[in-house]
Amino acid sequence: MEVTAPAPCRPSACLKVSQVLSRIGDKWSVLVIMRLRERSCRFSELKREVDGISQRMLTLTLRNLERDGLVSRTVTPSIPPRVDYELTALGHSLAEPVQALGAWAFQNMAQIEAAQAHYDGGERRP
Amino acid sequence: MEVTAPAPCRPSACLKVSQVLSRIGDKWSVLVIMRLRERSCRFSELKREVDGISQRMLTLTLRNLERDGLVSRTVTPSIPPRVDYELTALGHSLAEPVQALGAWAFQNMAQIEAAQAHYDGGERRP
DNA sequence: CAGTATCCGTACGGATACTG
DNA sequence: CAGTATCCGTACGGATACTG
Repeated sequence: MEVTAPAPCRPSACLKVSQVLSRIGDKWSVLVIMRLRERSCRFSELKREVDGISQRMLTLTLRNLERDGLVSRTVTPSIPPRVDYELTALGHSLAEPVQALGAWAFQNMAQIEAAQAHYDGGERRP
Repeated sequence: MEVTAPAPCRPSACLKVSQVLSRIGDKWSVLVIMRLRERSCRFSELKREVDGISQRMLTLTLRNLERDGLVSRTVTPSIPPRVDYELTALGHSLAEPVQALGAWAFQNMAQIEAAQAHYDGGERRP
């Protein structure tokens, strides 16, 4: 697999690309995607394992991901009800570049923190 | 260059990774980074070329990127003053995975829009 | 269990005016 | 030119209570 596609950035296309990226940018989507990457998951499992997410936000995040075709929702009508979420093929393909970005963040975390400390240390105004 | 680093996701690390990603997630950082990827740029050029950004937001975005060590700021004391921004090595290294994500977004834009249209079409409540 | 409905604070970001 | 300072609306997201 090549790292092709010079990613055109004509304003028109760029706008839509931005919209797609804003989904990645929201507070929880990436965490949910990364969690679902390992295996499909029930609602309550996600709630437990995606650290700090509220019920409301988990629902909203999953609905948006479902709407974008990144996650599929499977209801098993039982008592109590059971709902499983899993990444679609599209979702899995997104997980790859997201993962790359996560790896970058992890690898360069220390350097970023150092830069921040240095920046904050050069006190502009006491 | 290998695509190593399985990106650990222990809660502790994940939190910091999330913080780094939230910078990517904000409304303008990615656009500015992509613009600076081509070549360094003056403040006013960025304002003109990053479509729709306000003066205030451009300043804030650049300050944050500078603080993270992703962008460097060079002042030329002349009249009128001249300030150039360019990606640091760290900034360039970030641009790669960001670019990959952008390419993904571009390639799958149509599929996402189709999924949205389908989702919205299955009207749950009229 | 897997949600929905309300309420409510705050952070984000735009518009505008001013400045070294 | 390259900013800073203010003001101000809205969207995001948390807490809480309720439900099929």
